[in-house]
Amino acid sequence: MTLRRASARPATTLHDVARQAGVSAATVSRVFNDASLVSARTAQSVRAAAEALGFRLNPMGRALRAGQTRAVGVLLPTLLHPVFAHCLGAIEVSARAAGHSVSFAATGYDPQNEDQASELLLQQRVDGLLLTVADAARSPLLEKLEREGKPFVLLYNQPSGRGRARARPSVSVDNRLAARHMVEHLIDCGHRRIRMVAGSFRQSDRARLRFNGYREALSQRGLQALEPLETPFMVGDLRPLLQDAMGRLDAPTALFCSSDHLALMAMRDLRRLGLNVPGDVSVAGFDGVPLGELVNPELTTVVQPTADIASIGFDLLRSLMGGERFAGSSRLHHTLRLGASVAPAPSPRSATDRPVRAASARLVPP
Amino acid sequence: MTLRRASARPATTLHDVARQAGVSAATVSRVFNDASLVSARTAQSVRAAAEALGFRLNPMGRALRAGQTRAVGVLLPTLLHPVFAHCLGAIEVSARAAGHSVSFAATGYDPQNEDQASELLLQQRVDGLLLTVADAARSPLLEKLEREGKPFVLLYNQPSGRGRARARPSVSVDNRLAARHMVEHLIDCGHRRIRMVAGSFRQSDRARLRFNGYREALSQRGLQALEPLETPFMVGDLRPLLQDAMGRLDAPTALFCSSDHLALMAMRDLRRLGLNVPGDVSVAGFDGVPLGELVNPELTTVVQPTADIASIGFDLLRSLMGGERFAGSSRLHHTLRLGASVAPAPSPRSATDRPVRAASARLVPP
DNA sequence: TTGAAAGCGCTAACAC
DNA sequence: GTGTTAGCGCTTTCAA
Repeated sequence: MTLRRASARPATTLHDVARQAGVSAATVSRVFNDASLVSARTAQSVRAAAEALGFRLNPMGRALRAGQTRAVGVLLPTLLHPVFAHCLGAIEVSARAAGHSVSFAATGYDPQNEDQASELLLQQRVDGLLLTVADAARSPLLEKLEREGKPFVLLYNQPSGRGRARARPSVSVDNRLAARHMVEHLIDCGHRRIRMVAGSFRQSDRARLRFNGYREALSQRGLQALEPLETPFMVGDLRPLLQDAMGRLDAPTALFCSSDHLALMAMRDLRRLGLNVPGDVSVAGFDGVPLGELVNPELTTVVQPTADIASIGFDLLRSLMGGERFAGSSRLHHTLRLGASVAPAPSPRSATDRPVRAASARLVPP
Repeated sequence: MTLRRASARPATTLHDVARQAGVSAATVSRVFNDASLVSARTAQSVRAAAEALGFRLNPMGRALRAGQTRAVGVLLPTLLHPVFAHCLGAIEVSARAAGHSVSFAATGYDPQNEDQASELLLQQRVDGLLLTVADAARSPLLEKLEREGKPFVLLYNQPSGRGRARARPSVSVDNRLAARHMVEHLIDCGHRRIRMVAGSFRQSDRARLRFNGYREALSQRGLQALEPLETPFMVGDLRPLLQDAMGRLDAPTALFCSSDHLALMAMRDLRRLGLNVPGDVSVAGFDGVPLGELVNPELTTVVQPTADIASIGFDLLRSLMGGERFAGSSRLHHTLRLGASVAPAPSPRSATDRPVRAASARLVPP
């Protein structure tokens, strides 16, 4: 086996272009950075030379000299959850339009891993970061970034707590309020025993906020909040959890899940346990991934505007990287998407109502 | 608004570490590149100094000097399709383990866009590329890469045709064979009128190969292949397509879709048209994304080993980047995953069966 | 085993 | 408007 590197001709450089165009390297650089510094005629001939030679401006040389990479780092829990995959895709679009590149790393929902994964991005010398952390209120990573003066914008995380941490730039919905709206909807549908299925609180401050919204909705209507069913993310089977929760006499009539992914898993595993959604139990999610419309019954969920979260987050980061002190936070609107995964609850009057309920079921438009 | 850049202290450099450790920059460099060139004692003190100063080796300086970036480019159609999101996630894992970074770009399934998106990666000076193109047999992009001597490995694309193009390194399943197996399974279930729903052939050579497998299976059993239902990727509603196909007297009893995403969309849109899966029509997919197990009925599909495609692809690329001439292609095994989206066909005995079946069609709640 | 020196491709300060 | 020069952080001869 030959061990020569495949005909790797040395790439064309700025100097090659300069020579070809009969100008200095500085002039070529100006053409690509601020063409107004150069006469139209010169710029023209430089571009022609660059074109002819297939010149690509080398971002390493530029970054080294200019002290900025024009790259943003993106740190997200996992691409296995569509909401983050969509988000990354949308960030890439914004970044490309602005002439920035994107470096990505996944944490696998492991707070321990956040530091290591971020080091990868910091080593790449990204100019700033867009990130979702497990717990923004106590995140060594965020403190490190602040110590190093590296701009960042939180996505999905919603700074709470007191002091400086609350003022961190972020783009999210109002998680507490959104959850409250969804649970109120479930109550409006007649549900009284509503239980939350949540990703582990340690791995997600969003799940905690959403649980607060859940409690708020129930207590405001004089109903009793139940213990949340906490499950680690990245777990594949909810049957043990659900079997226990649904096998009791006071089983919930509705499950509010802290993400669409959990909701979809719950629906599958309820089905596998022989339970019908929404006949035996209603299920609601949170995220609003397009996928929710593909399942049967279609998922009732809180829609987060993921594309906006990405693009507004990127714009915010840009202004921070441009030197703005604090570019502010965005609290974006959520909406509810109603699908057939939620149906009216059985009348609470007597246990024998159960069969009757189906007849009175109001079908929610998809 | 203050316009100073946030306290961006200049980062620690190799020289800082060298000074702190009382050695030369060259020695520090050696510690991080090949510690065996340095005495254990020196290495130790260099590491200590680096640790104390929070030193991160700057990959730009290194890349500029060494002529390689230790970065790989990944070019995929879209992160909106879970199979590619998973693939990118898996590539990132392999790359990180090998000390490489990943640059990503999406083509949006647009062959026109492949060139522009790849330029982004080439400008980043990636050492090699992992990519899925619309049509590997006639791809200006691949020819450009070969002209420039830039190593690449195709993922999912399965080089066919003649000559050099056939010898391109790639990792995929045998698309034709896999499709044939699935269609044979449908035939074994009693289906005789099987129609393919395919992403547009212009956008996907995989879809074409799978159609060939479809035809092969049918002709081998003496059945007639039908015109494929071609639809652009990234389209959101298959109802027009399906309504037309299913509204005829000789409507298919099974649909074989060229991807899970299409299959899931088809199932949703059939449902919206009032048709039952698998009661009125069976549906099979291709990809094997975990999502297929979340829908109801669970999707029958061809499973591609996406994690293996990613990791084997990366290893292949590594050996190419290391200078191997042609590291070979991998044809990986597919498997069938059987779900309830496929059911036995209605008895083919008499045409008068049809109205009966329709009458018995249970309407799915919206 | 270590150090000195040159230079990868680029931009910015300064000169003209 | 344009050129000259210096140097960003690193690796790699070459010499010691």
